[in-house]
Amino acid sequence: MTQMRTHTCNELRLENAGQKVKIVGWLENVRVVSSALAFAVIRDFYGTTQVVAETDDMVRAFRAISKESTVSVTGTVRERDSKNPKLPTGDIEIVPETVQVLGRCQYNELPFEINRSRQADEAIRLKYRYLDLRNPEVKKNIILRCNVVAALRSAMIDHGFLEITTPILTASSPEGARDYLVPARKHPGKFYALPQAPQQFKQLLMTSGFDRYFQIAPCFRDEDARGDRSPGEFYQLDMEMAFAGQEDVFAVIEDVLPPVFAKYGIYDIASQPPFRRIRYNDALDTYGTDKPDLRIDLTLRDMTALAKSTDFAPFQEAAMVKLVPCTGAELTRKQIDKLCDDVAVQAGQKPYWVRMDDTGALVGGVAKFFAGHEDALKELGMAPGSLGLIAAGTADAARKTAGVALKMLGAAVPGHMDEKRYEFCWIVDFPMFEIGEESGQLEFCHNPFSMPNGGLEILEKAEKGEVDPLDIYAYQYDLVCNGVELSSGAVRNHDPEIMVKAFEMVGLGEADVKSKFPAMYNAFCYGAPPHAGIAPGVDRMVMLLAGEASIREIIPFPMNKNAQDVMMGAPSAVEQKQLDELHIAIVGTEE
RNA sequence: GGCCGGGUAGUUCAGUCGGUUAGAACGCCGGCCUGUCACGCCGGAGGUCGAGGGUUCAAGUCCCUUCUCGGUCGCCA
Repeated sequence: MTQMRTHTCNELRLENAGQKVKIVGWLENVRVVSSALAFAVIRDFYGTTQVVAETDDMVRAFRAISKESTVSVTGTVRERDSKNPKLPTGDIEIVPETVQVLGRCQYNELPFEINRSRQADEAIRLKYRYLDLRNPEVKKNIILRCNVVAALRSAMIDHGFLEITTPILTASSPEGARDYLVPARKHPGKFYALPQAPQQFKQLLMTSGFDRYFQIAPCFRDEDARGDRSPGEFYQLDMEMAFAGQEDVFAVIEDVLPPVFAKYGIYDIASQPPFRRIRYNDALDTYGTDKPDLRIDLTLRDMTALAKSTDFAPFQEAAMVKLVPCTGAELTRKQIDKLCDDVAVQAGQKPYWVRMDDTGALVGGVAKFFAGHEDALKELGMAPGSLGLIAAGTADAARKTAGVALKMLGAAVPGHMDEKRYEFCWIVDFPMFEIGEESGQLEFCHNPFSMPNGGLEILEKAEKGEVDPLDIYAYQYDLVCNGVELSSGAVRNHDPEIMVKAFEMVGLGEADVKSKFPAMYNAFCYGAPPHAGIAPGVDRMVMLLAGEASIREIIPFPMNKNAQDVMMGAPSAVEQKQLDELHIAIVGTEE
């Protein structure tokens, strides 16, 4: 038998009984029953197979091998006396003739138990990620990721898209996030930047006449991490279509994503097209967020007028007061306080609360300020036996706090969340401009690549003062699923004249357009097609499909919160010679 | 950068009001066990209580500083 193996560890069945076989894998466990009987479990990528040692010598041989060593076992397949219906290979076992160590595990004690690694401290898991990934439960998410990427790629190709790779070493671009910079050895003092997204390249491809482009694109942004945001790098299903608008992009995404979600997700049900569309401003008013979780059936109610008629000072000072009425919230006083505290952690301010008891009387919290207003509250959705959380403040603060309250009530109170499904929606009609918090000046609300709804004409009207710039909307859209922002996209501004006009609105001009997007501006001057695109985040998609709360569970080799790879030791100091070549001098270091 | 929570055996954790020799489970080592499959039973080893300082007769426990991990907000079009 010269092959490395004849079967994998998930292959042998009852019909293989009697065959001489060779398997290889990691020695997962040895259960010693007596000096002349032991059961060894061999694990490979595909599964596990039991080997039974029935002689003193063979038991000794297996006991001498440290667990997690790789071994090769030759022997004969035999039907088990006592079968294990929980295992695919549970009907058989291998009676070994030889066992050979291929790669010895030198340690008796591992940093964690392989099959329980998910319970171990994350820092240790990441340091020993190669061991963590031996755990089938951990490995499973990486396999899912591969399958999802393959399915997305295949669906995009079926829709006529070409996968085109774009440069990783490129120029710093004004996408909004902090760039990762790479010093240019041949050009002292100058730097490449890693792309925050292939945004400009894909638009240039459109200008070159490629009709449909996509890429499973690595993107790099030097911003702080979150549970659903890995520091440094992530992947997008980046796509762009020429001679196309918003509806064309929606149609492709609505065709590509639901089958992938239905097939690979932990939930069987995914929204069918067309996905619900919610205007950005409506989303904020109704859900208090631009990424609503439509599985929750609660909505915000505006109670500003009613609240201002009470004697409660904070309400009178507030620009906006929002109510989240929730029936069936049979929470204790303590639970309500806890809920409000949790809201405060995420929203930055604590909501007020009021309860309507079964008789329709208001009790608890700020109830006394609403005495006599029972009917008005009922009209806003309060019913006997319901809890209302109230957020007051600036419009932004009230909506945000109420939005967080809505999400938490939906999760905490039974009956308000149909959890086991994927609910997609499009957030559309984003404002083009906003008043910057720091500057107090008009700024781009999202990015300057988007086409204003109304084109050149509306910008000119705004210039003349006939239209409030804040009432100009962009063909800009987000794809949201279960409260997770999956993607941003837009109909691009392909007209240099409109680009310049848009820049003039925010106090910039042609010179700025040319200096910020030189290639794109020049290219558009040679005849550009109207085009639109989007870029769903692959990592977040896989997270949703796997049902994981941490993005690190679906990345093969994730960095920690502080953007360090503790396994590889990145980032690290480098040789002085390397720095010299790059014309870099270090002026300050970490302690 | 702000706020919140954590750091005790290889791992996950408990540790009461500050009080005797810091415990449990799993893992590891040794022994017993002829059908285990989370094998079982008996025994054993294993601790800078993240680090430094302070209060105290006495600190894992209280105070200060600091490092570190996670969550969250800022940030991320």
